[in-house]
Amino acid sequence: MRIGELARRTGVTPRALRYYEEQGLLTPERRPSGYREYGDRDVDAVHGIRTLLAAGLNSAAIAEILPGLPLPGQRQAGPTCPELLDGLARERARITRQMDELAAARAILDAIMGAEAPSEVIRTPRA
Amino acid sequence: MRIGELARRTGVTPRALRYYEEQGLLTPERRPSGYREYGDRDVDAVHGIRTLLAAGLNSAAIAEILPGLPLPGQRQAGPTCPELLDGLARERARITRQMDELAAARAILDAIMGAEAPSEVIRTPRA
DNA sequence: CTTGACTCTGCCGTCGGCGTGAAGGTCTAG
DNA sequence: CTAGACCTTCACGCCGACGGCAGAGTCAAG
Repeated sequence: MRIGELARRTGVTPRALRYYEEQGLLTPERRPSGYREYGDRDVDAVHGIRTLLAAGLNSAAIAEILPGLPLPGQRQAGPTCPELLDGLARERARITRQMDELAAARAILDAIMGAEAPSEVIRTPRA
Repeated sequence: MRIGELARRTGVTPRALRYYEEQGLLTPERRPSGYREYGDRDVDAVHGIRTLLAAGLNSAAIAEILPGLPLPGQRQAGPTCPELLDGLARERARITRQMDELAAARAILDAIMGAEAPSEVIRTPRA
């Protein structure tokens, strides 16, 4: 498919898709005309990229770890890289820390809401 | 205390502290010389600000909700503002969503690590 | 008085993930 | 053939939370 369709199927703008390619996250084929040609697997890849970006990973980190993504079987040209595992572990730790920070921030908000709410039942009790 | 001491006691640079003031998050007194004079409560305030910033709230949002922070009693000049609760709820929802996204991203990393790790015991099992 | 540490107010720089044109090729329906 | 939708490559703009520097004032110690 071409970039427009991939954009529609992923909810990501063409500009962002070109940016991902520039960062080495996607490597679509090219038609003789120069048009990019994407495969169906790229839909999943883009979703993965978006999830990882939303988690605060930068494109360099994603580029490093994303080659292991497809996950159909474990048949991957990957050399089961040693330093790759390092990067994965680091990012995982970052995410866990970030979750803790979010929990702390939410606790602050809850404390304020609890003090601020006119002694009603607490809204959105726990989620 | 002056800005340098507050900086040391909070681990935040003087530049950042001035920025927080510029954004209305801190309102230190001024000596006749123009020097900022902070109170002990500002130490806690800065920690709160840092936590909220780390959770992705921008300074405008923090400025909106932070007046309810001190929490010594509930004696607060606050009018138990109605729209304040709205902002609080919105930010809380944002945080919860963000935690979900982080969990999803971590799951991706775990999947890759699980496939990539040479069938050893999984590192950092659950945290 | 002088030195050195500290502080003040500007104001420009940075970084990442794009948005937003501009200027020009491609492709397909009628 | 032509219009219109789609695509290409530059290349500048943006935003938020500061970093960093310049030029100048403040203040306690010796």
